[in-house]
Amino acid sequence: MTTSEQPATLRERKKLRTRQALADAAVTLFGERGFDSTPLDALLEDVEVSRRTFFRNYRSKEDVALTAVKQLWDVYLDVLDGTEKSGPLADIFLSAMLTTLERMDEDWYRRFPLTLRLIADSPALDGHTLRHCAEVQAEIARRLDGQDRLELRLLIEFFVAAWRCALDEWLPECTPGELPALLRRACASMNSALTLQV
Amino acid sequence: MTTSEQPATLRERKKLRTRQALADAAVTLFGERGFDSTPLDALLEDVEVSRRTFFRNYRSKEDVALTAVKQLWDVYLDVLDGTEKSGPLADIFLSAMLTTLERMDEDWYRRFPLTLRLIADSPALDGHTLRHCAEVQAEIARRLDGQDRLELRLLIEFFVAAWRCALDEWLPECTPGELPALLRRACASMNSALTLQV
DNA sequence: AAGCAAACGCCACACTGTGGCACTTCGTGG
DNA sequence: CCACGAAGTGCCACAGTGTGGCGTTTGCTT
Repeated sequence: MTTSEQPATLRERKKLRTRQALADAAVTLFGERGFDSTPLDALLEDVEVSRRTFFRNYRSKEDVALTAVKQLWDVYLDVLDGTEKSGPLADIFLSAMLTTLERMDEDWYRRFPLTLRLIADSPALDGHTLRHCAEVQAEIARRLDGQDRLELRLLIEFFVAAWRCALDEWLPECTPGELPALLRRACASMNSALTLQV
Repeated sequence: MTTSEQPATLRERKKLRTRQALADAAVTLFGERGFDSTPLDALLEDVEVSRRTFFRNYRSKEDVALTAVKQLWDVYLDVLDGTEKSGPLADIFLSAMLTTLERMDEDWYRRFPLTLRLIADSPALDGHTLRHCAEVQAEIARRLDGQDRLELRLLIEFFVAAWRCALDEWLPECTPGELPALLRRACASMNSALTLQV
């Protein structure tokens, strides 16, 4: 479960509420009418928010649609920070993601699959996600400095690749309980992938 | 060297010439003034082409800036098609890229580093490149169907990741002769990356 | 209660990308 | 050789995204 500590002030709670309303309306609205073919104004009218305030909360139309993805990686980095770093790094990355998945709440498991479907049929969104992934990877590398640069970077790339593979297999059904097993399987296949013959 | 067979008709040669002029002016102009801060109109005035015709040749501003990248992968897919597929797939992917690098001509080795620098300081371009990479990966997978899906997909991801790592190390200097060695090294490090300890 | 700062809404603008339509230019067949 | 069709181009207008300015509301503070 995500620890959702309420901010003290009313002002911040209000702002957070519109942020959530925007993110929530985004996945449903874009899901119904398609990301590319839904003007941003439709979302703004839906939530009754001016364009100006929208762009104070989110950097772009893509940004708001990918809220669930960002939340996941935020939690992941958080988990990684609180992890004892010893042993094989690949195991650390994997188990950190498994605990991350346990921490996500029910509402996230509703919104995340919707987001994945949006990504699947909008190249613009896909590009944005990949770019965000790259930033997260750089952030992970930064927190594990002192390692061999090349190998560390490679391993991080490999892990994220495995994660995306697992998501692709998860996408059709999106049964929450299935995802950890798929990720485990993808990670377990990494070694044999390298020696794949043809 | 890239086989640049001239199209027969004058019309097609003319069109090709404006395409090249656009791509060439793009890397230099964006390189001087920055991708995000250079309006597309500046490029159009430079090449003396209307917006309408530009968009008949390229799908977006990002598209024209990434011409060199696309050319590389086009050649790569071509090389891969003409390769005898037997032995370890990882070796096949690697040597296909090495021959690809040999096939690229001098002008490409001038434009490609410029393009990499554009990508490095424009998130929008980076996202676009990553998206394009993903399409190429899907294309590679399609041409090697019949393999185990998960492991094949993983290996392709790994290879492209190694390629990007090599590029990152190559970026500061961009000595053409260095790139193959960097790529070899990255590929050679894949195994030990998986067993990285901390 | 009053003042301050954050957040908001409205307006105007720059830039990217698309569709319609007329015009030029190239290729081709009588 | 010329005349016609098609590909390519330019111009115009428009939708959509994202930004800056500025006055106003709203919540926090003392």
